[in-house]
Amino acid sequence: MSLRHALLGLLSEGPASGYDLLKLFESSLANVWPATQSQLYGELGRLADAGLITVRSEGARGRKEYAVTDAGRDELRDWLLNTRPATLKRFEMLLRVFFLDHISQDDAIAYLRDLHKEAEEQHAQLAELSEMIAPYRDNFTVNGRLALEWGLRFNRMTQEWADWAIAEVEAHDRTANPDPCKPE
Amino acid sequence: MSLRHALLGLLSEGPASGYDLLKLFESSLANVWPATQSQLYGELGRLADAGLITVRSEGARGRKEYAVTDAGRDELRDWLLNTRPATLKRFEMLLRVFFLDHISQDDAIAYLRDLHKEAEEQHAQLAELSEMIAPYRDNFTVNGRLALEWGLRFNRMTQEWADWAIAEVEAHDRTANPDPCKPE
DNA sequence: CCCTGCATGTAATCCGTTACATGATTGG
DNA sequence: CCAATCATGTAACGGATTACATGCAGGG
Repeated sequence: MSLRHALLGLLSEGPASGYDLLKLFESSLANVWPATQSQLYGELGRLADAGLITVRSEGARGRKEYAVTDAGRDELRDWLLNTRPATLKRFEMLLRVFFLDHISQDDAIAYLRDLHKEAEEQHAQLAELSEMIAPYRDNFTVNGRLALEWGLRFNRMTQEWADWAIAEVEAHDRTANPDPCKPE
Repeated sequence: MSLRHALLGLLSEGPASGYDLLKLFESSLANVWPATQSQLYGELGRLADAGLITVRSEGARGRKEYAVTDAGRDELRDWLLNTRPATLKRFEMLLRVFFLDHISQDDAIAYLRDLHKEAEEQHAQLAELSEMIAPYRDNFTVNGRLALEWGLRFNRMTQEWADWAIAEVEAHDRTANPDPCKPE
C-alpha cells in the first residue's frame, strides 16, 4: 500500500487537491512511483474515510483541498520508521535476457544495444531534470536529488553492463549451433 | 503479460510440469520475475487453451507434462524480437527517500545504512549463486549469468550510492530545523 | 504407517490500467 | 465564444497475492 503513503508524504509538505497531487506524481514521482488519476482519486477517498486526511476547503470547479491529519502524519512516520520496503522486483528487461538463446546472436546483440540506448536516453533525461531543479533548496527537492542521483547511477551502471554483455555474447561462439531456436 | 512469455521460454528449454516450472521460478527467476503457484497453474491452463502449449503426457499424482507448440515458439520469438520491455518501475525504497525529511537526521541515516546492508547481503547471496552455477554450460545458464552480473552490479551500485547519500545527509545541516516533521 | 515432497486446483481480495463520462473556469 | 486547462468521478478488466482445499507416492 505505498500509494497511500506517497499521498500522505506529499500532503505533509502542504495541502493540495487531487489534481495538484496528480501533477506532482507526473513530475517528481513519475520514475519512482507512477500512479494514474483513477487510482489517485480513489485512494484519496479511502484516506479521507480512514481519517488520515481531511477536506480542508472546497474551491471552484468542485476542487477539494486535502490536508493531512495528525493520524495521517503518524501513519507516515510509522511507515518510514517501522516498516521495511517489501521489494518484489520485476524486470522484464532481464527476463528477456534469460531467453536470448532463442534468437540469433545478431538479434541478441541488437537487443542489448537497445537497452544501452534506452539507459543512455533516460540518463540524459534525468541529467536535464537535475539541472532544472538545481536552484531549488526545499526539503522535498533535496530528498528528490538523492533519488535522482540513484537514477543517474542506475542508468550508467546499466550502460556499462550492456557493453559487457555484448562482448560476452560475441565471445560465446554459437556458430556451432546454427539454429539456436530449435535446440533439439 | 510477461508471465506467459516466461513460461513459454522455460518450456522452450524442454517439457516440464507446473510443479517443475514453479521450482524454476523459485530458483532461477525469483529475482527477475517472481510468480506464485496459483498464478502459474492458471496461466498454464490459459496457454493450453490458446494452443501455445500442450499436455504431452500425464504421469503419476495427476502430473501433467507440458510442451511448447510451434505456435508457442512463434509467440516467444515475436515477444523477443518485436516488442520492447514496458518498464514501469516502482521503487518503494526510493519513494521513502523522498520523505526522509519527515524523520530525524539520525533515523534517515539509519534507513540509508539499512539499504546499504540489504544491498550487501543480496550481493553476497548472488555471488554465492554465481559460484554454484559456475560449472554449468547450458544456454539457459549462460543467459542467466548475464542477468546475474546485472544483479551484482546493481547491488554494488546501490551500496556506493547509499554511502554517498549518507555523506550528503550528514552535510546537509538540519539542526536549524529541530522538528522536521512539522515544518510549519 | 507416517511424514515429506510431489502435484494440482479454486476463491477472495487488492491493486493498477484503460476507458468512459462530465462539467466549470479562464485566457485569448 | 472557443479551446485549453482545471477538476472529479465511475466502471470494466486483468494480473498478483493470499489462503484454502485436496490427494497421491515414495522413503524411512
